Amino acid sequence: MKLGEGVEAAIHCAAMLAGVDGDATISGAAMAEAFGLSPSYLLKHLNMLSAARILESVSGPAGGYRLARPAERITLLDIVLAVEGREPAFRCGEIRRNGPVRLDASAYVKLCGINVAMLKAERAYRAALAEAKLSDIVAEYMTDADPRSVAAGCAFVARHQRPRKSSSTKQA
Amino acid sequence: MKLGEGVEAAIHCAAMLAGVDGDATISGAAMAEAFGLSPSYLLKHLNMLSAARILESVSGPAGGYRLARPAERITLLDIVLAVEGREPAFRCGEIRRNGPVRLDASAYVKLCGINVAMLKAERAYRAALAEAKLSDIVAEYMTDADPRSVAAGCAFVARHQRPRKSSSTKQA
DNA sequence: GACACTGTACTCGGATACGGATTGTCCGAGTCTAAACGG
DNA sequence: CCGTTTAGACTCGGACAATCCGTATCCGAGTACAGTGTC
Repeated sequence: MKLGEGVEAAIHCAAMLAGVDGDATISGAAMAEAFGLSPSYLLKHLNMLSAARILESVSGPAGGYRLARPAERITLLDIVLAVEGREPAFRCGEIRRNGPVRLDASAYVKLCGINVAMLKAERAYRAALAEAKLSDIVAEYMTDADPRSVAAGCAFVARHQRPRKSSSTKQA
Repeated sequence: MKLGEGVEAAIHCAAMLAGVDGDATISGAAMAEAFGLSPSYLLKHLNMLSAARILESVSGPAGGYRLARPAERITLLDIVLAVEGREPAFRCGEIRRNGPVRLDASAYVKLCGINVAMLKAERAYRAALAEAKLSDIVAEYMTDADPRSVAAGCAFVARHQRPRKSSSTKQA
């Protein structure tokens, strides 16, 4: 029962990318600097998000990452599953049939009740995560967080997003 | 997002122990044999359940394990937390304040919104697990599972529970 | 014959190695930019 | 002066080690039972 710490980085990066203009990108190195992470390692997780069609990556000097679809259509569940894998946390090893009392497979057509209960709990977990849209996260951050933190974050994305839209509106 | 396989073993053992008489016990070796597990390793998890006051252990030739309280008052959450640890799966590393823009701590009095969302999901997970009582698991097993499996299980506990209540009622 | 003592066998409990997964890092493939050269 | 070429630098992407946690195992502490000797 432990999530890798890459999940936190992935969500933070996705939230930051939700604040850039439609086509602009932010490089992985910039985001690594923003959160004090190892650039090479952060790329690994961003890569998984790209493979899951959550982010788009563009190469080249002006390259970087951007959201593959609007933040309203990205949930925390998408990110968590992309980074941690889609298989459930509880994997029933069917140890009930490993004992000395060997019955044939017809006795185990029904799922293990323990497995059912655990999977039900995990469905609740995923449902709660599926209701948390990325747009809600950033909206809540904009209104609730400390204004200094919001200003610093917006300034950071405005400074690092490329191509630099100096004439466009500085949104967060 | 992965649970150790010891959780499955712990729940199965607890369910088996729910079927013994009030004071009778089953040895760890017997349960390891019942599920085809390594005896020495199963002891480790049973030990954690004992430390969490879910099981009681008695030493000696007629020793073993038994439930510390009625199965109605034991939930899957208790077992999972005892084996996997009580700390939440998502641990916020506060990477938001690791960046180059260093604000003082007063800017971070509010919890990270991402952390809030993840903890909310985990509360849902634990709530679902807290509603699954061990007595429900065994009751469902008695009624729904294959009769051959139920009979074999009851025979196993009747054969291995100690002190052997040969004259008492052979319940499951 | 009954009681107390001692030895034994069986149990749990904690300390000790091993393997795999996660974490962290490096170098190569691809691409856009920008300068330099020629017309 | 303008178009083309070419070199450069910056980006992502995958392949390669180090470290930590989960897995597996062994040996020691403790206890109830059984046998034996004595009263």
